[in-house]
Amino acid sequence: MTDVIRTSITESTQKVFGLSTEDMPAVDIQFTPDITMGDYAVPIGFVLAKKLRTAPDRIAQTIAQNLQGPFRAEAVKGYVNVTMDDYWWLDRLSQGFISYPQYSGKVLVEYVSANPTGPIHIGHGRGAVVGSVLANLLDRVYDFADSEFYVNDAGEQIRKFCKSVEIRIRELKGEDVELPEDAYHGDYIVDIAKSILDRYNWDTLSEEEQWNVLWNDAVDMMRKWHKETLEKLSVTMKVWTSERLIRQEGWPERAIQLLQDKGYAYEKDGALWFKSTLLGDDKDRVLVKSNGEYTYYLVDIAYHMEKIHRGYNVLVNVWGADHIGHVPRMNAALTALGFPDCLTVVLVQTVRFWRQGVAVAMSKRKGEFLTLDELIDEIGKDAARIMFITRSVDATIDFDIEGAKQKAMDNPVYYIQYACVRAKNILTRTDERQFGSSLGFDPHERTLLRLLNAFQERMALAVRKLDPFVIESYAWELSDAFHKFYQFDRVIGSEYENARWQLVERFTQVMEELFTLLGIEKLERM
RNA sequence: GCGCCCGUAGCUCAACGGAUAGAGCGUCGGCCUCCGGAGCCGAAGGUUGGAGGUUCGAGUCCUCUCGGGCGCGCCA
Repeated sequence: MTDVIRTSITESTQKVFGLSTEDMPAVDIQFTPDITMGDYAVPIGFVLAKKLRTAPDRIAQTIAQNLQGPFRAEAVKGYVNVTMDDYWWLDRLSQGFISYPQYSGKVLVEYVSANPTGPIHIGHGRGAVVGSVLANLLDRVYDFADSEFYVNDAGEQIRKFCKSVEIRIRELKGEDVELPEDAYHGDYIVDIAKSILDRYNWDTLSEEEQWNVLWNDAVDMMRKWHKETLEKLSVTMKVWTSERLIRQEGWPERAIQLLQDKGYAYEKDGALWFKSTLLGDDKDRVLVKSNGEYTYYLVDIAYHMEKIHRGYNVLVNVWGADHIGHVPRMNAALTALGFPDCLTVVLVQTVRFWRQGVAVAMSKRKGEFLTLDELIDEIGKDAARIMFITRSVDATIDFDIEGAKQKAMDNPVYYIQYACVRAKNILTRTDERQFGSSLGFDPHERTLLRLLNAFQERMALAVRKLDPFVIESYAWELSDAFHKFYQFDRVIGSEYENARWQLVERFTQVMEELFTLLGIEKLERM
């Protein structure tokens, strides 16, 4: 919301230097490094120096002298520094700051998508939080955005999982059976086995019926568990899509047909291949194995086809960085199917966990992991959520579990929430406030004002980078500015009470909006 | 060997190609008769892994190089 500066600079520059619209470079408006230098800085002199063959400081000076607008302008080196008039800020305050860039598109954010063969562990947590914040954000920016969990309830891992439950059932019934090395060893398998024995008269079931129970009930229990865990983390999925259904509804066959029709499929060595090298992949990929089974890749292509069929045209997938190799393949497939550029994969780097300097092994088979449930129980939902997004998705997180528990109070979430609590406290205490007439914003107030005023462009940046970290750091910066304002500027009883009260109110509104995006609680007291 | 991510303060990490590279944690020293001290102020701490290049300007872009992570199946 700095269009007034951009317009003014553009007009003035064109007039003074006789530049046409095409000759006019993009006007970049940034924060001054120090608020005492002004609210905004425009490095226009540097940009035009070559074209005009004039020194940057001369250009900036000339432009600054000829600027017209609700601000004071001053040239420093090649910069034009701009300080907005107090009444302009007051006007911005009365309008409010929450507005989003608007794009057209129906968005589906797919994330977590853990196999229903074990509990959700903290490694999944990062993707869960990143995905949910992105869905919240994109829902405000696009036509709408839905969250989806893809349940891999078909395939080899599930078969192994069911087998593991079955062995535990037999064990519970007194049989002397041994759990194979490659089976799932976690205690939860025993719990599921017990629960199934509670519900069914196991021995009276035929072998086929038994397998159906495992295949349906055991998997369903895992899915419910996943849902509960995610909801404890304020992660709500709108859609749970079953891989089995994708297969049953014939999507893989449709995908094969389409790829064949478009000339992207060929047979070799008894298998059906996708000519993905035509579309940027480094080698061709198998769609149907020589034994007739579909590859996971084919089913995934089919799944994405089905997403598009449901009407989504902006697909966002949040994947762990270990799936990097899958990205070019997926893009190649969607391009082949006629939907280029519709998928964006957000790669979330790994979270490595340490306990007293030793890396914590995360093995699902052996049942060794810290579950997300345990983490949430230990440090709380809000602290857990923030933990995963105080780093950009590109950065690996090194996370000391013991340290995090001990120093839970150092979590930035409390800094943010505390700022909001302080602000609300002022608002609730000033029911019969005086409407003072004094006007004039000091550096602490201006720092807060220009940050609030950056709401829309910060959200645009978050969308561009598809990174919740942008939102979290914005919330942190706002809180930082607020704490400093709070420390130095008294609101209640001040001669500036009216303007300051509005500032506090707008701050609270923006923060609550950010809390909603981030999925953390708005507190009245702490 | 190839592809992607990362390398910045003691540690964990920021910084749309812009001014004096910033926070948190840790260390040291200050601030409540005053809207909540879960806060604020200050000090110490840096050759942005290294070498070239691009340009008015490089932590950021390009090339090379060193170090760490992940991935390179008719697995999922």
